[in-house]
Amino acid sequence: MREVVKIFKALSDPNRLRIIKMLQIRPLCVCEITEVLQLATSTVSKHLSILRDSDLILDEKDGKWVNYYLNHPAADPHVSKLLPLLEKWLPDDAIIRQDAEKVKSVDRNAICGV
Amino acid sequence: MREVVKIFKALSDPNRLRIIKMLQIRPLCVCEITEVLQLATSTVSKHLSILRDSDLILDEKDGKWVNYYLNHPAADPHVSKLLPLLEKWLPDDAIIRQDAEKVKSVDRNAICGV
DNA sequence: CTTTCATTTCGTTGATTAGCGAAATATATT
DNA sequence: AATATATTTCGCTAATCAACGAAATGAAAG
Repeated sequence: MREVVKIFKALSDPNRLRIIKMLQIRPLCVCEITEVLQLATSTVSKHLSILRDSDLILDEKDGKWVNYYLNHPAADPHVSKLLPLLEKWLPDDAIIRQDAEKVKSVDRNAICGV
Repeated sequence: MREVVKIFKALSDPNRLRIIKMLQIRPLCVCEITEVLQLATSTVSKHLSILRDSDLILDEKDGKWVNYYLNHPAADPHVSKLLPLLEKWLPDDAIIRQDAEKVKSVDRNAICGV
């Protein structure tokens, strides 16, 4: 039960939901997510840590960056059911739409210097 | 988005999850849930209020008692997807199983005096 | 009408959590 | 090897939340 509670807890913060919706579009690094959410880098890192510890996302080193992406298909049976649901949810939410637009153009090379 | 966050928040407490699982068996009143969970009545009432405000459950006056039951089928599209999922989850969890046994025999007439 | 009773609401407390800046870390770059 | 960089971790603060007992509420029972 602790695992299920953990997953729901991870999903019960608006910014973490936004991150999930952003990662549905493409994998992103911390600085890109930071740019879109307009939070401190440390805050974003903490949120990502919570999502990773709930098995909702995975990370992968990519040169200077760490890419985060959805854990789909997931080994965890609960995550494997929730992520497809979340894919269909909130398509018309204004904030989610704005984030999506930004995700299309946000560029780690521009943010972090050439 | 606020609504989705609200639902996940409602589901992110172990006792509230237990309540949901109990209500999958049959409708229950506050004193019956209180008996099973071994919490203060005020705490149970508060939990039920959170679940009702998230559209996960409904209430109905029944003589001296207020019955609470799952909001299924739900008008809310998110709840209508999550409740069937939760029906299948945690079938082997020890605490959930113990609660289920107690739900079978808990009796409001015995708890609240004849 | 009065008393009883199940539930809800309120106020308090200690625990948890989201946000931030600073410090530390792990590498990539020079 | 030294420097730069993206990220993570740490420490702190203010806000939020679960638990409880007390008080209030809305009927049901007598």
